[in-house]
Parts: sequence; C-alpha cells; structure tokens
Amino acid sequence: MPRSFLVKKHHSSKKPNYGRLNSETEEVSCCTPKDSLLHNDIPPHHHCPAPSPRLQQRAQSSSSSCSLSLRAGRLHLPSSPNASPLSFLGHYSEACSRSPTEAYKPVESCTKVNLEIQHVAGDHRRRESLLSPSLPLLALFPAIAPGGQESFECLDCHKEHFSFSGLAKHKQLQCEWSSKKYFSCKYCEKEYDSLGALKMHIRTHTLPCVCKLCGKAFSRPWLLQGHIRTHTGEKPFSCLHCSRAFADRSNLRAHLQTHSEVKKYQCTSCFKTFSRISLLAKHQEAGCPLS
DNA sequence: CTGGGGAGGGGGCCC
DNA sequence: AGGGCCCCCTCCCCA
Repeated sequence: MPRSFLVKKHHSSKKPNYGRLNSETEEVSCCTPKDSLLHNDIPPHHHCPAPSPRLQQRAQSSSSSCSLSLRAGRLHLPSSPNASPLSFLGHYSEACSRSPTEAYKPVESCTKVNLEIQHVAGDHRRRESLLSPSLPLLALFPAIAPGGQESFECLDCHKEHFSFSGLAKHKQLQCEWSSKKYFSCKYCEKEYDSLGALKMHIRTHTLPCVCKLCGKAFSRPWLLQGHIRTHTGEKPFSCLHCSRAFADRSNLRAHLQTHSEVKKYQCTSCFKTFSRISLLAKHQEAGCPLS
C-alpha cells in the first residue's frame, strides 16, 4: 500500500552504508555523501560495472576533480598501511596520464581497489573527527585549475577552494549539503533525516510484532494491541453522543464527524461538507456540479 | 453512488 | 534511544 505521501523526499540519491549498520540491532543505515561514494559507487566485487549515474553526471558536469575521482575509484592503487588521504595525490598524476577509457577499464582485483579506498576512508574518518562535519573522501583529491593552481572541490556543493584547509573549513562551517545526513532504507527507496525515523520505517518491513492468536505481524506494538482488540471485542473508545464504541481512536474521531452538521472537509465549489477527506476527494473526482 | 465502520499504516512528538 | 501515543491517512467492505 503506497504511503509515499508521508515520506520526506530529499533531492538526493544517497545510499546507505549497510555494512556499518548491520552491526547494530536493526539493519538501518546512515550515509553522508562521502559514505555513499565509498560504499556504493565503488563496487566491492570483481566485475567493476560502469561508473554510477551519479558519478557519470559529475564527471560530465565539468570539474576535473570529479573526473579524477571517478578514475581513482577504478584504479588499482597500491596498498600502504601508512597511506594518508593525501598520499593518493601521487596516484592523481597516474590517473590523469591515462585516457578516460583506460581509467575506467576494469582492474584485476576490484576488491583490492575497494580495500584501498576503505583504507583511505578509515584515515579519512580520523580526520573527520577533527573536522566534523564530514569531509568527502573525494574532496581530498585536488584538481589543477586552468592557471596551474591546485584546487579542491567540495563534491557536495561543487564549490572550489585553493587549499585543503579552505575546503575543510568550508565543509565544517559553510556547506549546507555536507552538514546534512540522510538515512536510506535498504528495503525500499525511502530516505529519512534521522536514524530514529528510519528505524521506525524499517519496522514496516520487518514486522516484529506478531499476534499470538492469528500470527499476523505488525510494525509496532500498539498496532498489534489494536489488532488484538479485534479478537477480544474490546472497544475502549466510546462516543459521547451515542452508544457506539470503537476499538480505535481514529475510527471514533471519524465517527464523531457524523454527529457534526458541518463536516470537517468542505468542497470549495459547492460548499458541501464531508466527514472524510476521501469522501471530499471522491466528490471532486466525480465532478462537483458547481466546479 | 454515498456515507460510514473496521482495520491497519505512516511520521512526529513526548517522556 | 526507544516505546507509547497522537493525529492523519488509506483501503476495504457494507448498508
């Protein structure tokens, strides 16, 4: 049943880091733009698919640093336990020396590439703890501006900076995109701006509350409670105007509308009122005679 | 077709 | 952070 009207929409295609959250009690995920790149755009298997649409879009959009970032994700970078994020600057020139086609060519071990990136991610996270909010990994790769000067692009808002510290400060204090976190559901496309909201949503997939009487599963305990009332016949919500009682408060509220001469929902054309918005919608869809 | 009841689901808020 | 509750909503069914 579609409930999309209740879901917050973000103009973001962020995807979660499920590996990180699988260690938690529920399979939920948090991702920043950085995480998205680390864990989704660079595939952790051996078949290196084409660059993701997001990266392709960025690569085509203009910035040389974006282009580099894409290549770096496909390059077979040597492992070094002491590698810092900036050690990848050395690979920058290697990447630029290759043609785009070559740079995108699948390498022998994408897993190793992925591990390298993960290593940088770990290093990056240490840096991140000092420069919170997060710094995207790929922002650590400089581009060469037309004048020959290195520039560092914020991959969230695409603003360029001429020093790493400038970029860091921007990410920490100015970039609105970087300060936002998105939490995406692994079972569907919905995104939330808080972990709690996502956990709540994921319960609608996992349905942890099971009725002992009929086995039907629900997302929340109080939904199960309401369902159990259908077995017991309990109706704790009574109408003050008549003798009717209801098992559900919402249904009592809807019922109370029937006692009101002026219903809550009114047609703006004929001014007829309806007890439910769905009835008003039906009225308008059927074609209000005065509209 | 309309109105209403029953059942269930969603996010948000509060504690 | 998690549970309980609230409010709003939809869908199905029936009179």
